[in-house]
This record gives sequence, structure tokens and C-alpha cells, in this order.
Amino acid sequence: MRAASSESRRSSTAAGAMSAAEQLIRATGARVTQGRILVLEVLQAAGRALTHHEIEAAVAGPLDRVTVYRVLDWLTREQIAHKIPGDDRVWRFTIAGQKQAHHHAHFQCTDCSQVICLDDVPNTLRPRLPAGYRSVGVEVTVKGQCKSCVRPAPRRSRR
Amino acid sequence: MRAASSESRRSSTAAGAMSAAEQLIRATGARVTQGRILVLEVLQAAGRALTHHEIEAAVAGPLDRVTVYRVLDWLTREQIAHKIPGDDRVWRFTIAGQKQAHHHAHFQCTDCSQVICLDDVPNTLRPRLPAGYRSVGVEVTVKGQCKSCVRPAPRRSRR
DNA sequence: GAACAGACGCAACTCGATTGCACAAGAATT
DNA sequence: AATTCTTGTGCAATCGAGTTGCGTCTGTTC
Repeated sequence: MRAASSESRRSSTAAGAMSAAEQLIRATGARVTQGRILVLEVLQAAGRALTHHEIEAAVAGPLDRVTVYRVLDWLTREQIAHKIPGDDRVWRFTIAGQKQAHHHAHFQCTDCSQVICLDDVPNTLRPRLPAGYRSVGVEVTVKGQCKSCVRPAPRRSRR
Repeated sequence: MRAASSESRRSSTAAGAMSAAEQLIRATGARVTQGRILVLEVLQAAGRALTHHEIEAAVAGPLDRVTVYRVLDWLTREQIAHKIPGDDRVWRFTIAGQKQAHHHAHFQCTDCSQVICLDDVPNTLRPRLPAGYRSVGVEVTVKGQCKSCVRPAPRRSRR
């Protein structure tokens, strides 16, 4: 595997330890680029699902809109990130933790559309499908109001 | 209530019985228009969730694109229809049956994106939310392949 | 450090959905 | 049946998230 040689080469630089993000990317065998590291670090730092807009704002500057889209797409294909459809027709992305692999739940705020992951949901649901249908997974989304929107005046359409 | 008088007036016409759609619309107290009747009848006839495109094609002709959007929006606000976000960034609509009021599940095909309702899903899930969060409902979506896509070559991006 | 594949930046584009405004149609009143 | 008020409709323009094509740059290998 070619990752090994470049990893040892890189880890001997003055900068010292590789970030968790860089390590994850390097493990895929694909190129380790500025864009991928930046976006992944943003996702890891955020405790919730982020929109493309939020991510673009967080990396602030050096990355093109389209590049962010492509990096997110790549992260999703590599199963490092998780793509969540929302009620506002906007994709949101989170790091895909290994534990919650396929079966975990999301919470989406009906006011500000924000999404967070709910890790400790059993999700033992096995709905019966019509004949001929095949299930590959069950997505559970809790609708409601988040901490910020439950008390004060709701802030609508946050992106 | 103004609906009562007009209803009795209307039900005495030669046409005889009012359609179920017309009855539902009249019951809201709002105006009974051609557009609302047509769209609602299409939704009632379909056994699955329809996109705006499919509905527009089904009413075939007399209704403007925008009007269909507005009718669907109105039906959703009146809780007669149900608006479902899909993985292809396209809204889908179904009649909101009274039994399945808030808690029922959907199935979405990962190949053709088609959505159907799964009525007999218990949905006893009560996920624990972080402090300060308020839940108003749980949406369950089963991902998989529909009857048409499970055997033959998958037909992608059906709209 | 040369060569190559893959990633990036830029601009143009797609397409579902929304908005503003003038006009038409439904419903109550006379 | 005519009038008036309210509300829905049609048309055109617009929005905005996401995508695509293409030339250039950069990470990686040898």
C-alpha cells in the first residue's frame, strides 16, 4: 500500500503529529489535499450536521465553492462523512462515526432546520414491506424544536 | 360558517353526489376551486407519493405549474396532504390519511427515488433528546429497492 | 526532478421551487 | 342577476442549491 511510505515520510516533518483528519484521509489511499483536510477538520470540530454553506464559511477563503461540494461528495463516497436530506432541500453533512455505522437517528429542528445526531437510539424497527421490496436500512428522524428555538422567538430558515 | 349554505346549494345540482375531494376541500371553509379538486383527486387516486411533476402531468393541461405548487402548499397547510423530502431534493406529496395522522413510515427506493407509505408500522420509538429539546414527532424512512428496481436493471433518477 | 493522474478554480449551467403583479373566478350581499 | 369583496390563478422573472466542462495546478510515484 502506497500510503505507508508517504505517511512515514510525512510524519518525520517538523510539524510532528498528523491530525486525525489527515490520518483518516491518508488511510483511504487517495490524495491528501488541503481541501480534504480542512473540510474534514471542520466536520470533526462541529458537534452537529453542517450545510455546505456553513462548511464553506468555516474553511473561510482558500477553498472554492465547487471544491467544497466535491470534497463532501468524496467524503460521502468514502463513508467518512454522512449526507442527510433536510426539510429545507439542503444537504447536511456529519462525520460518520464507526459505531453508528448505518443505524442511528437524527433530530431536525422544525424552526431553524438544524440537524444533530442522536447516537443512543436502538432503532430495532423492522417495518414490513410490500412483497418484492427490499430494505437496506431504516432512517429515523425526530422532528421538533432545538434548544435555541424552544424558548425564545423561533429563528426561521437558518442555513 | 359559510361552508354550510354553499354546500347545500351545491349538492342540489344536477351533478348529484360531490366527489370525496370536493367534500374535503369544502369542509375547510376555503374556496372550492377547479385546481384544488383536480390536484386532490390525483393524490387520492395515486397509491403512492407523487412529485410536483407527476401531479402536473396528471392534471394535464388546465393548471399552471405555479398553481399546482400553491395548491400543494395549501393542501399541506390544511393537513390534507403530506409533504415528504426525498434524497433527490424533490418534494413528494400524499394524502394524509386520518389514521396515520402523525406517526407512519415511508419507503424510499434508492434507485428510482419513488416513495410509498407504510401504514402498519408501530413506531413506538421514543428517542431521548438532549436537555432543552422538544420532540413533536418521529419520521421513519426505510431505504431500499422497490419492486420495479429490485430485479431488473435499476432505473435511475425517475422523477 | 520529471511525468502522470487526480484535484482545483472559474464560469456557465440545470432545475425545482418561489415571488410579484395584473387579472379572473368563487362566494356573500343586495 | 348584478355587485362587490376576497382569494386564487397565470405569466414572467427570479432564486439558490447543486452540477458540469475545461484548462491549470499539485500531490505522488518513479
